[in-house]
Amino acid sequence: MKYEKIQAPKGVSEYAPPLSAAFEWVRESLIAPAKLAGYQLMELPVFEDTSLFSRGVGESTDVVSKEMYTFEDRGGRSITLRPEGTAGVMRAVIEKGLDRGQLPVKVWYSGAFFRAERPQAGRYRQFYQVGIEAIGLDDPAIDAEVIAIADQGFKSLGLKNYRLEITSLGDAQSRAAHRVDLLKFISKLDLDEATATRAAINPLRLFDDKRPEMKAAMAGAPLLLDYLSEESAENFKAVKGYLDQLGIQYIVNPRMVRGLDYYTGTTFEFIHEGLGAQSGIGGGGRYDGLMEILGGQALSGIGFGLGVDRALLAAQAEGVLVENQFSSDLFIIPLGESQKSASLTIAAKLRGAGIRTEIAFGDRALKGAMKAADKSGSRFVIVLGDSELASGSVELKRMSDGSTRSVKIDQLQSVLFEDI
RNA sequence: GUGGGCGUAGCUCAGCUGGUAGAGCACUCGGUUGUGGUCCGAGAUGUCGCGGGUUCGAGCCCCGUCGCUCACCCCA
Repeated sequence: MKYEKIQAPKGVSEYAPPLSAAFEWVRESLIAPAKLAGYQLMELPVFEDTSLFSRGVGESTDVVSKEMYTFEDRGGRSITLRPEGTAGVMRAVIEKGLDRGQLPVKVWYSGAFFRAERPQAGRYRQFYQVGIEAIGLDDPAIDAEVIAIADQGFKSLGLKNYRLEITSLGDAQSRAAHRVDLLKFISKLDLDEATATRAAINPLRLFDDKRPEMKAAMAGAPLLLDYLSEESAENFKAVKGYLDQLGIQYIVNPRMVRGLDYYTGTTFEFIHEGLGAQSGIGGGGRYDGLMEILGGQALSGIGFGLGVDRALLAAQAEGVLVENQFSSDLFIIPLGESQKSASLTIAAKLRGAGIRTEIAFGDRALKGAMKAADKSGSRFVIVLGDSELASGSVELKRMSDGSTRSVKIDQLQSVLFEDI
């Protein structure tokens, strides 16, 4: 009876050895600067009540209107696999009452996110992001810090060929003023139905249209950056000043539109050339009304999400991935049943002392076991046979030069410590 | 959702104008007793993505379908 193979669902990103080590390195490197800055872990469910995203992320976004994995659970509730991280963090902060404590609330997260799109290079249906949120503080300095933390993450991977684009979406007053003129401008355009619908919900979204005819049509559109209130303009200027001071290069892109509706004020994107069509490796911004519309206090926040999969692709494209494969310190080759049993005890003890130890299982011939030891990259090998068990000492072989020395089994630990 | 490219061994691929499958790498074993890397030898592994059609005969041609991939849209 032959069974059919079962494949992974379409478009998921997954990492098996040896690439998984690189993935882990990228993920941990990206979030390390946030931990150093006092952000604490928020571990959240991957599924949420659907209305969290429809209300929080925005009905006009593609993410909500056509890319969500939504299903009904056994209790008849509408559930959605999280397409992004911020809304879930807000929900949890409100639910746990963290916003009632000391502000800002500074948290980080890491995990899988889901969007039902056609897969493509760097775009998956299940993908990985790390992110941070700083909630409850309106200060351009924290905007700059959040951007700097993201930038530091990418820099720590050794990435160079990326750029940071920033803009400001202003406060409610700025957007209202701009919206009037923008709608006036748009009303003169000849839009197809889908675009008109999107424009009606969020006219800014038209700046996001990549079609040449739309780009041309929008070329003369009024820019939000020119409508910033005095306060918003001051804020944006301050953010830029802090970034200058930190030596972080950026490009002001007044036409930038984020894919999620909740952004206000400072917004930013990190873009890497060399990934193919999907060039965004991270982005984020401030969100003034989000917490309130999710039923919490009217606190502002700022955060980012960084694409782990894309950062890994970027690191590969730039050739900065470090070889990071596991290799053990000691490889034990037992030659019989009682030796195998003894090697389990020896290995357990050594591992308890932090020495990376592997055992050649499977009763292979010695030559084959030595080959396996060699390929594993282990630094030392011992062969455990009758005479070794009887005498209590083994020949400790250093694989790099083939040299051996006689060592008592109960002294392996201290000898290996000196040599590692 | 729309379009292009591609599906042959674990991997990378070859396979002529149709004549019922191959290489390299990897893997296992061996090259006299219990010591790796090199070398030599041997071996295992494929419903040629799947279904149908044309044909005496299909990996190759035709249709369909599924999958992968790249791009559009959009985004991390």
